[in-house]
Amino acid sequence: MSPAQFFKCLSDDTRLRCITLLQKEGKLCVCELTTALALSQPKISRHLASLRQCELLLDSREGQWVYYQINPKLPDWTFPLLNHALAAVESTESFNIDLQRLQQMENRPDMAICC
Amino acid sequence: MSPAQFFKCLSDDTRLRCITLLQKEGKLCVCELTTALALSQPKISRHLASLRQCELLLDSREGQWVYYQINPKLPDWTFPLLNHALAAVESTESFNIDLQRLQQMENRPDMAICC
DNA sequence: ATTATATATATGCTTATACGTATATTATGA
DNA sequence: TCATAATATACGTATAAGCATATATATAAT
Repeated sequence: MSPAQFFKCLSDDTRLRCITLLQKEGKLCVCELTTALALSQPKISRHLASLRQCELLLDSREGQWVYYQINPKLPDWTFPLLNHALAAVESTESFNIDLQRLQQMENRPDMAICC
Repeated sequence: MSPAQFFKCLSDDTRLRCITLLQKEGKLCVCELTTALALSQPKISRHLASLRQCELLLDSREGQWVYYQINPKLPDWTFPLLNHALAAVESTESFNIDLQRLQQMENRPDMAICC
């Protein structure tokens, strides 16, 4: 992945919100991202697919759910950029609303497993 | 400027090459960038105009020449990102070729002034 | 004044993005 | 096996990006 391609991944608001949420939370399934961002499932899914195709994200199916996470095998130069991207976004109101919707989500799949 | 808009500025190869060269060299005129990147003048000029419009770059005319530089009044969160973007790009061959073309350029306007 | 150089913009075109809606796929559970 | 939930993809469309070529503008030099 070239630097320009990497920045293109971050250049769309929906993708940036997914990436920074995943950066903060580690691993989230599509329905959690859909709830957190309050957007349509196909819209989220299409953006996740594009991030998966360029290998910025990894997906893993667990039963019904498909979890996404930042690919830990990205080139070294990407990680400081991802960290500063998160820092830049964390102070925005939009990001904190997304986080709040995620925390208030009912029937989160991980919850179902642990309870 | 929002984080996503900022990343969009960096998401095109031509723009990223201009931005990182300016980050390294401080101030360059359009003809220096055109030579360094070995691209057409209108192509460079249009990308610079878009970066000027979103206030990532500042321009200043000095006689015949128009100089561009990174806007020093960008939001704080942008600077570490710009620094890591430069670090990511500095190791690429393409960037070093651009630098080399710049250094080997004849009749650079700054040269004309100092000699 | 005229010419040359540097830069910016306009025009027409092609391609890429992003979206909503509908539908397909996969897994689970009754 | 049938219904349901989660996810992915297809299709049509609207808009934005990016490009090459041509041309306009601004400054400088003769």
